[in-house]
Amino acid sequence: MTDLKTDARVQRTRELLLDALVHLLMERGYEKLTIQNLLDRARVGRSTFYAHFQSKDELLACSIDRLRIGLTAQWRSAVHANSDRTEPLTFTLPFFRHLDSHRRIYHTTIGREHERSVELHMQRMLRELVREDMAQRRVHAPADALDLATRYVVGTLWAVVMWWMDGNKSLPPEEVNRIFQRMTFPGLEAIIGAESGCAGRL
Amino acid sequence: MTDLKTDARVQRTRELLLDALVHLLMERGYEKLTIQNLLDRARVGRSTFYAHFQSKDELLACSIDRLRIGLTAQWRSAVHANSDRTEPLTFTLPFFRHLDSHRRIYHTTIGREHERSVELHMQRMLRELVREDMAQRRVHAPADALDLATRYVVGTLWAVVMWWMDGNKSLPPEEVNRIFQRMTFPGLEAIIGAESGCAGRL
Amino acid sequence: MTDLKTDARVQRTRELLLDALVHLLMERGYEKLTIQNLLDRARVGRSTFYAHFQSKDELLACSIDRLRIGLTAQWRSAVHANSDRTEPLTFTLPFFRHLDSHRRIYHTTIGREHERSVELHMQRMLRELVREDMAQRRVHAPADALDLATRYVVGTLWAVVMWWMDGNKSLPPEEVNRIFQRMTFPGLEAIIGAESGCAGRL
Amino acid sequence: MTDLKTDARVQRTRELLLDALVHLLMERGYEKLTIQNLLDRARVGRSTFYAHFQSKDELLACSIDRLRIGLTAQWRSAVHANSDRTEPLTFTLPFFRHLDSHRRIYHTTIGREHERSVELHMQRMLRELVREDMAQRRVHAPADALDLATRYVVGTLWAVVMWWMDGNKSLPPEEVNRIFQRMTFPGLEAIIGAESGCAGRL
DNA sequence: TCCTAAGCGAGACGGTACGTCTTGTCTTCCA
DNA sequence: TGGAAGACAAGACGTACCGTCTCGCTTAGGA
Repeated sequence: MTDLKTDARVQRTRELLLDALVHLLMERGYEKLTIQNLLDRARVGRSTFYAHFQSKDELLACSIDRLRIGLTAQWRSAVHANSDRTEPLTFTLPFFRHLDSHRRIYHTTIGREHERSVELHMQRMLRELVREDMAQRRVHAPADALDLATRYVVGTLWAVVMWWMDGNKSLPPEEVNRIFQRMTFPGLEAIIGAESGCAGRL
Repeated sequence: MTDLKTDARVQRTRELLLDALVHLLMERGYEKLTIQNLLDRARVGRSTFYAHFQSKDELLACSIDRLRIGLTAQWRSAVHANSDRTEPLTFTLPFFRHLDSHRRIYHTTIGREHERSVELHMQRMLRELVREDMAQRRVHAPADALDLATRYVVGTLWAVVMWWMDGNKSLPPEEVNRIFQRMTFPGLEAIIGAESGCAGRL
Repeated sequence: MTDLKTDARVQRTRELLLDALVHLLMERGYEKLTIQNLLDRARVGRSTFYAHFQSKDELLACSIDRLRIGLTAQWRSAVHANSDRTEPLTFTLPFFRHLDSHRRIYHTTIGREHERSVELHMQRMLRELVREDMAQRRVHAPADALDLATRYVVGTLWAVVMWWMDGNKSLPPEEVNRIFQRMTFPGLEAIIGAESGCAGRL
Repeated sequence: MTDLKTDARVQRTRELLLDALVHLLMERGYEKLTIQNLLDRARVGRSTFYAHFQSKDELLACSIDRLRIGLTAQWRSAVHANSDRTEPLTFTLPFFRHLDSHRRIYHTTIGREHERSVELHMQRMLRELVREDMAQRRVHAPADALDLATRYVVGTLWAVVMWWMDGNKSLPPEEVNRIFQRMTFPGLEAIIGAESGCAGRL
């Protein structure tokens, strides 16, 4: 991959491809998605694609990174508006809302048998968000405990997501978020004692 | 696929392929594994493979099903020996022990970037075990709550597994099991109120 | 390329591809010919092609080798029938006849600007035939002189072919062969003194 | 392609490209030569190349045309100096001399398996020179005979070139020229009766 | 002197063919 | 007669060039 300059054309091509990805995710899911499909949809040449992205996977990663940026922005403003800055995992509500308003995409890419990549990338993103959240709230605990806590939160969050998305349950995001928090916080406290201050008693 | 008799040869061929799978999982992981690799290793013809299994994936499913049967057996005997039959999730200790004694396999197939299939099948298996456990302990709760609880337990369990396997942590299975239980039970109670009897107050 | 057994199917596939080549040579010439075109015409899979031939070029080489075998057969029987076994270059008449009866092919592949491969392979074949002819007639001369003589004959022969094929001249093969011999023999004698016995006075 | 003015820069760019061609012919041969290679070597932009030449092939043609002009000049002066203006094919000696002093180039571009383009263009050039020679010496013969004679001379000449260049034979150009003439003239006479005046008895 | 148009480099782009790879089917042979 | 061997069609992949194109920069010649 040559290092493309930040040309206007370059940005445009990237957008075309990212848009094409989103549409095709809905239509065919990720794994069945051919690079040729992307090219046809985005009206872009094969070599152009590989000049921008090393693989289909990198394109997906890029797409999910945008989501992460968006969520982070919403999260920041939410924290800002809120007087109580200590509430943990503020990003989950925007996240549930995002899922709710993009059900069409996630219906073809999450929880499906041969559709693992989207899950993979989303979980990676969630892990980052959790880590960031803990860092911001200055949670003090051994690295090991923090690591476990992070995995625990993402595991729980994902369990809720799968449950929510499965069978088209029509709960509102706020309600789901409440459920998530009620089931997650006690375990989280058991790991890092986030709220009680007695960190790290595994 | 012709319906194979339960011939001695038939069993032998299946064993050859399952063994080949296990060895190759260690060497190359699952996704990079070619059917041709399996054929070469098991010294079996291509059509023979397809006579026994529809796909690489079915072979893996079959292999993991064997594990499930083994775990269930250990679990049953453990419950039998134990007077207190109400303790939940008894199968997790045998499960952690299994992981501990097969680290070589799981190091190439779990938590790795492009290795999701083994995870996927193991999680499916774990989900079944959890459901079975709840059924045996006659946990009463709405189907919805049970479903969420199941996913929650597996999500948590998997978080612990990833954490344990990552970085070659040398904790003994018993200790890991204790950690798992301490962090899981409160949240579980929040969902189905397993221990307190007030089930299903989401 | 896997080493294909001499299966009946294998032979059939080779025939299909060789036939497809001949037809497409007429339609599109060699250089413009895509491997995909061959596959479509022969109704053969891509990997199958590469299992049999390393490249388009090897397929052509194979095709021309068949021609060589055919010419050699005719040539042998001609020499056999003929009492005068010392006449040189007996294979040229069958060669001119072959060209005459396959004008359609050679019109798109010989003397054309961007069509060099067929020429290349035919000249290589002719070089072999000339060498064989000299060996059979036990022409004695230094290796160097023999080499020059061979190149001279092929160069001359090819000049005649180009001249004959160019502009659809309708001379019969026998006449062309006579012209070729009349212009070639003196120079040939100058090189190796074929007829006069005083070989090699360059 | 815009019609470039005869600017100083324009000439310079053409020179750069022609020089790059010659160097790269020695290093990589013609067919393996990429346009990108030329651009890199000549330090010229892609679009600039296409502003000057339609293709790699046209660049080669241009390069060989320069050679033709050079040979023609030498040839003219040779004929001028020589009292006997009727000697045929006076240009061959300068030609052989040129080859001798540029062996490095021709070693990678002549007689090589997949290197036909240089041969092709040189033969076209030689054909022109032969035609010119005949025209100047006012050889009278039917167009058809002249055409055949031309092809014959070039074919023969090329056979000698290949033989000479092959295996690094160290004969001096003058000697090679003599060999060429001795083997070519009889056949030539057979076609157009150049020396005997009885032209065109095919 | 300034201005303006052409030559030019850089390189993004669409397009096409390539040779490789893997899958699942199908045929043939052999024990 | 059923399993082994392996040829096969299908088709996606990532790579390599090509010829076109759109940018700005520079540079020489006319105003």
